[in-house]
Amino acid sequence: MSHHTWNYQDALRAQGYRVTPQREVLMDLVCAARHRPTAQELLAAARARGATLDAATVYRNLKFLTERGLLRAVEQGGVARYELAGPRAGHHHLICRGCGREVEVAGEEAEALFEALAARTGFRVTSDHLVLEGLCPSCAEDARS
Amino acid sequence: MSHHTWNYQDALRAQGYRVTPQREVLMDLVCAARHRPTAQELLAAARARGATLDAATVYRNLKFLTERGLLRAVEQGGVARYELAGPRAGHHHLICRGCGREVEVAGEEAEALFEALAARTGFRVTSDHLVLEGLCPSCAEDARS
DNA sequence: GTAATTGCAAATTATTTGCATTCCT
DNA sequence: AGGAATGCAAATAATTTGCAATTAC
Repeated sequence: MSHHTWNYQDALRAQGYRVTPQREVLMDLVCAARHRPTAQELLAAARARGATLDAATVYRNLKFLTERGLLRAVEQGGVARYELAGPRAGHHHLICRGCGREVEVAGEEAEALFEALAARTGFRVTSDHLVLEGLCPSCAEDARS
Repeated sequence: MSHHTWNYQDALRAQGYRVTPQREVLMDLVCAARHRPTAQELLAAARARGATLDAATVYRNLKFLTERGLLRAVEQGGVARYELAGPRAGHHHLICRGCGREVEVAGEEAEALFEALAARTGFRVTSDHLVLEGLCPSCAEDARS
C-alpha cells in the first residue's frame, strides 16, 4: 500500500533499514486515524486488520519511526499518542475541555506567538506540536449559564 | 508545620475533609521541592523524612489535592509531576532541550499570546500551565557550530 | 461515634528487554 | 548470506482498586 503522498519506504531502505509489513501497517494506521492513536490502539487495530505483530514490535517501531522523523509522539493524558510527522509543517492543537472538539492551528499562526516570547525571554520555542486546552466558542457560550 | 503562606488545612476541614499527616507531608514536600516531583519521588522523600505512608495513599492524595485545587499536575515525559497550585497566578515553563534549564514565564506574558489566538480562532485557551520546549539563548548559540 | 482515610495486597496498564528465530535486501 | 527485525516470555514501572483496620474531628 503506497497511498502515502510521501514515500517513506525508500527513505528507510536508503539508510539500511528494512521495510517490514509491521512497519507498513503502523504507518498506514497512523495515516488513516482520525485522532492520534496510542501504541495499544495501534496494536489492536493492526490485529483487527489481520496483521500479525507483537506489542513489543509496536513499541519498538513507534520509537524507531519517531527517531527517524516519520512519526511524531505527543504526550496526552499520560500516554503517548502518535501522528504522521512527514515533510509537512508543524502545527498545534486546541482541545476544548467542554466538548472535546479539536481545532488545528497552523504552525505559522503560532510562530508569531513564539516570536513574541523569543523577543522577551531570548528563548526560542521549538515545539512543533503543542496541545493547548481551552474552551471553544460554543462551549464558552454555554459556560455563561 | 504551617509555613505555607496559604492555610489549606482549614479550607479542607471546612469542606468536611480531613487533614492527615500523610496529606501534610505531601503538601510540605511539594512546597519545598525545587523541581516538580513525581508521585514516586514524593513517596521516597516522605519516607526518607520518616513518614509512614503507602504508594496508594500518595496517588490517592495527589489526585485528591489536585481535584481540590491545592496542587496542579503537569505531564512531563510521560509521568505526572506536581506543584503547588495555591492562590497564585498561572505561569508557564520553557524547558531548554539543550541544557535542560527551565525558565518561567508569567501568566500575563502569555496571555497576550492567547489573546491573539482567541482573536483568530475564537478559541479561548485556559491552560494555566504550559510546558514549552525550545532552546535557551546560550544553547542556541552552541547549536551554530 | 462515625465517616473519611489509610495500609496492604493484588490487579491493571504501559512499556521494555533478552534471546532465539525469522526474513528483508 | 547476514545483519536487521520479529515473536515470545518475562521483567519493570506507574498507577489503581477492594477491603478491612485505623483515625481525625
